[in-house]
Order: sequence, then structure tokens, then C-alpha cells
Amino acid sequence: MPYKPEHKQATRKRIIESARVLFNRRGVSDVSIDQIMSEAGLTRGGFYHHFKNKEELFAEAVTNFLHGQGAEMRSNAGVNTAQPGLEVIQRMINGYLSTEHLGDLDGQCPLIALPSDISRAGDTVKESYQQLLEAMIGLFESNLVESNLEKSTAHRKKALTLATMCVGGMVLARTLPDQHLADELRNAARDSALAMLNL
Amino acid sequence: MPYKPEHKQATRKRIIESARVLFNRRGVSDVSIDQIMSEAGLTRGGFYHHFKNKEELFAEAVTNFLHGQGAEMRSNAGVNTAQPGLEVIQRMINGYLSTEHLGDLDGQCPLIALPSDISRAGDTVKESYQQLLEAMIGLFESNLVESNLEKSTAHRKKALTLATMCVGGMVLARTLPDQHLADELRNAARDSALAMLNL
DNA sequence: TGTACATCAGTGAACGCGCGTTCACTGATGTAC
DNA sequence: TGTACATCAGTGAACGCGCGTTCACTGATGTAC
Repeated sequence: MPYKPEHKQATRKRIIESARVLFNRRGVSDVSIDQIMSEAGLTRGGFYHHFKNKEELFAEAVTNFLHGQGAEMRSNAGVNTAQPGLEVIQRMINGYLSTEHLGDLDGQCPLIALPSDISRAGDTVKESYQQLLEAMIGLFESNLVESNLEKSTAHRKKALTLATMCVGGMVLARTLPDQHLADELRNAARDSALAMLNL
Repeated sequence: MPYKPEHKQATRKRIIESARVLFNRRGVSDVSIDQIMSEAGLTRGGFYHHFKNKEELFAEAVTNFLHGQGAEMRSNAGVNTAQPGLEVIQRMINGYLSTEHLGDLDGQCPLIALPSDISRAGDTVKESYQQLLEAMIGLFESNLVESNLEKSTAHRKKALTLATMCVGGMVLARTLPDQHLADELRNAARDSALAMLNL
């Protein structure tokens, strides 16, 4: 038997990671399989040994973020390491709406970089995207529950609103040509989100 | 002199309107100039008598919404006809985050349909997009000023946050495959936005 | 330990196709007389 | 009022190009002996 199973696995990961970065930079339609494979140090022909088609790769790229940079963002907010509570939410909001995240074109959350691409993609992609959003909503919701006395339906609504503000603020900030307005909007979203925590 | 000047103007409008609808449905990259011209009842060759290139048409399509359907949305909220005040904002939020707006793929606001396309486009497009967003922020801001006693910096921040919630809520709702979650999120955004008005 | 070999990850030429854009043209129009 | 004509909006064939995908192949690998 030629090559160990890990070898193919590792190549596959490399293609997904290359795709994730290029999609984040230029969108799905404007990045070719040639470019993705080349960025991964491979040639185009090999692509179909790893994926059924471009759409499958797209879904994998979103899922990859969920378990990679996304998990890192949640971990930076203190999930699993810190005491659960509003401080975890606070760190997540500050991180998500930060200047660093806005500037990190390669590492940014796909919720920000690719909403239009995803709304036009197939169900597999959309489900990956939904999982990612649900991870964010879940982080907010569970850390609200532990922290104050509101009813859980109110918590749920608050968690959904916080997710809307985080993603919405960043999507708009990324799109505006006027940097000052972009910052103003992002800061307003962040402050209003933090204000909802009643810290 | 052949044809009246209005004739070319009218054709140009027809092309822009055709583009606006098709872009809304399928995005900019996935709609061809052939399809746009054909939808407008013309053939591809004539396109360059009206526009420098596809990008210029994109910018025009966004601006067209601002003065067309967008103006209609603002007018439905009661701008210029009703007493200025929180009720105008309330109607705008309810309309923007409505089931009707979510279902209106052809007539929807480009802020919702095309954020990713715009973030990758040139400055002309981005400026058209910014004008559209500023119209929304301006509606919120000016109708807050007339209505209560907060400081104007607080009004500005609130207007920016409301715009984030409206656009963010709809962008996310459009992208989620689970209709129930999409509705839940959109309703949460709407309720939280309305709650900021202290009606 | 050394070698022959089966496997299959990766290669790169080729496919048909639709794209954005160009251009020589055509023919409906409004005007000058 | 009727006609000859200049204009230019609109046509459609053609361009080079890069796309997603297919496929016959090649050669590095781990294994069997």
C-alpha cells in the first residue's frame, strides 16, 4: 500500500485551508480551483481526488473555520477556561468587533466575508454556515443563563440580537469606503451590544 | 438627428433596472451582461453604448435602488408626509425586517442582497452603497432628534446601531437554511431595535 | 536486510463552455429642404 | 406635405481568455517476500 492514510488527510487539510483563505480574500466565484491548488502547492488535476466539486470544498472551508480559528476565538473569550458569565460574552464581542478582526482578511470569520456567497450556495454550505452562527449564539445564550435572573426566552432573544449586532456591524464596516464611518458604526454596534449586558 | 434624447435615457434606465433585479437574485459575478441585456429586451452589443463596463452598471444599480424602491420604503415609513418622530423609525424597522421584505428577492435592499459583492467591488460601487446606508442612518438619526431629550451623540450611536440591526438581521435571515431560526433571529432583531426607541 | 512490485496521490494536457469586450454593420428615426 | 438623408441606438458575429471538470499517465511510497 502506497502512502499512509495520514498523507492524503494532510493534503486535504492543506487544500481546505488554502481555499478558506482565498475565499475570505476574494469570494468564492472569483477564486479558481487552479489558484486554490496552486496555493496549496499542488496542481489542478488532483483536486477531484479530494472533493466532489467546488461547492463541497466551500462547505468544508466554512466548517474548517468553525473548528479552527472560530474555536480559537471562542477559546480566547474564555469558553471552557474561565468562569462562565457575562465577561466571556464581553470578551467575545470585543474580539469580534475589534480592529484586529476587521483587518484580518485571511483569518476573519466567514459570516463576515461571505454572506452573499453563502445565501446563493447549496444546502450543504448553508448548513455549515448555520452551525457557525449557532456556535456564536450558543456562546452568548449559555453565558447569559449563568449570570442573571431574566427569563430564558429573554436570554435567547438577547443572544440572537447580540449575534446580529456582531455580524451586522462587521459586514457593514467591511463594505464602507469611508474608514471613519466604518469605525463609528463598528464602535456603536460594540457599545450597544455591551450595554445590553448591564455590566 | 435620430431618436429623441429621452429614448436613450429610457433604454439606459431599462438596462439598470434589469441589472438591479438580476443582481439581487443571483449576485453580480453570476449574472452576465448577455442576461441583463436580454432581460431588458436588447442584445449584448448595445451595452457599451450605455456603460463603460459591468462595474459602472453595478454602481448605477445600487444608486437606482436608493432613488427608487429605497425612496419608496422611506416614504412608506412616513418621511416627509407624517410628523417626524419615533413612529417613522418604528415603521421603517418593521418594514425593513418584515416577512415581505425577506420574501421580495427582486425588490429587496441591496445592502441585504449584495454585501459581499460590494466589499470586493471598486470605489464607485462602494460609494453608492454608502449613500444608501447613510440614507437609512439619516432617517433614524433625524427622527430621533425630534423626539426626545438625549444628547445628539447618543442619537447618532443609536441610529448606527439600529441600521446594524436592520441590515444584520436581514443578511443573516437570508442566509440561514432553517426557516424557523431565520424568523426567530429576524424577530429578535426587530424587537430589540424597537425596544431601543423606548416607546 | 534488500529488492520487486502493486497502489494510488498527484500531474498536466485537453474538453466544451460562457464570459467581458470589440467592432463593422444596419436600419429606424427626426430633420432639412 | 413629401422625400432624401445624416445620425446613432441597437445588432450579432467574433476575439481571447479562464473557468470547472475529465482523464490517461507517472512516479513516490510502503509492503511482501
